[in-house]
Amino acid sequence: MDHIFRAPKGTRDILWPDSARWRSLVDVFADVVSSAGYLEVIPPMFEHVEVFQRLGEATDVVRKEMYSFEDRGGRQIALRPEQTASVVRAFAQHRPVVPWKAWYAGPNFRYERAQKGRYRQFDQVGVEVLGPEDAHVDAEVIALAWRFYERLGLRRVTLAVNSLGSPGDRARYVEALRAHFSADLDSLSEESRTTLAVNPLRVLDSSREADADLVAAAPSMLDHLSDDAEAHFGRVTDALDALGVPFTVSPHLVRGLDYYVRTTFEFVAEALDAAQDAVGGGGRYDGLAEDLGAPATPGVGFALGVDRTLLACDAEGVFDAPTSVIDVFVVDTTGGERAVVLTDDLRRAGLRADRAWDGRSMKAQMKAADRSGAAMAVIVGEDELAAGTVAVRDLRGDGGQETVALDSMIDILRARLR
RNA sequence: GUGACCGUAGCUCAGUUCGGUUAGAGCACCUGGUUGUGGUCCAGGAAGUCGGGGGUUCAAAUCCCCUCGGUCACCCCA
Repeated sequence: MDHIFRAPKGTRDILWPDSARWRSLVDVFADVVSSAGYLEVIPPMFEHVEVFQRLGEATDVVRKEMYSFEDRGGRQIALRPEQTASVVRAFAQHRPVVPWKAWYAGPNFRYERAQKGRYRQFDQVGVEVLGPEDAHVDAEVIALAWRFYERLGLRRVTLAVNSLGSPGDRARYVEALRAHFSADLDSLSEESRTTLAVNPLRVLDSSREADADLVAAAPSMLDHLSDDAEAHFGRVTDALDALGVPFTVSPHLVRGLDYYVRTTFEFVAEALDAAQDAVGGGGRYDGLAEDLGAPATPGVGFALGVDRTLLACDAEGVFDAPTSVIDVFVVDTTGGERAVVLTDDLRRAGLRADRAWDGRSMKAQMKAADRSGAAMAVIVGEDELAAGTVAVRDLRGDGGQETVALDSMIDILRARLR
């Protein structure tokens, strides 16, 4: 071999047991949201590029992180950088009856420099609710994410919530921010001065030392809320209190996608020592459906990062991967044909069974049996073949073994595996 | 896109400072000790373009340049 191919930059292979843990995380999520009546939606992984441009021309996701290309039919296509736009596009296309409560799981793609917790292909699980404007939907959505983290066993996740107000409030607040930062432009970092010109809200996100004082002194969004927006936000926080979901109000919480209005929220894993510690986030996007061609329909939802959530589980030492993948290992020293039939019999009886290949020695097959994690071995040698029996051996403990008739093999294994 | 650090068996790493036989170890893997029995132990084996290319030199894993990749951080976000 003169050349080894590698997974492309920013992507990686998820091998067992990580893959098993990954799958079971998605299973837990599906269980949590199904309990609340959410139905799965599986949108395509790419869309017409215009769908994602609705995320906001000023966002980095659209400006420099999109995997876009022209297909052979001359269509401008982009791999999805997130799924909310796809799901809302699907809503606009199919017009399901509202309230439409959907959940999803799958990969997204952003062209970025990879680092811990940030990859070019990254998976998210999430929900979207289209239709109701009720603040209690915001609370339900937030609480579902919270219960999901609880089910995983995570204890050190914190929830920050904020309101960006109605679109009009948001515009007035942006002006107030622009005035605040412009007044003291010299003490702002160079990067933030650039950000200020493009999107003043995002300056609040700066983690640079130089900006700390000015950001701390910035006006609060909460002082710029209309009465309606303030009432909506109050109903959200009251409901979270009633649910016993702890949160902090973070007036400077801004999120990177321009479609958010009113409620926004973010989950941070305190246990993660990485820079990328936001494990999930979401908010309300009342204008998005209309932008994508549907009648004006309010929406709210969240996306949780699968990769980062699992990193957080590592950091907290919770949600361990399963260990054993099979129950019974078949050892056959008579040529292997008995093993062909026996593994099939075992599998049809509902037992997980595997075997060794290539006619290896009994010792090698027993090593393989041990390594497989199987609790029991079924052994066939010339004697058993002639007698129509098998040896059933306990691979745990002291390895007791008995010779049994073929007819009773399944029953005995079931009893031993219990 | 910017910066820092790092690339030696499948994995974790010695060796690089100060160039010098055939590049080592542990784990994992294979075979045997045990021609019908795993785990522990013992013996042996296989496994490396020293990330790649170029340069300096009698001689390069080691020095220089370029490049690719990885990690982390900035940015941004899940």
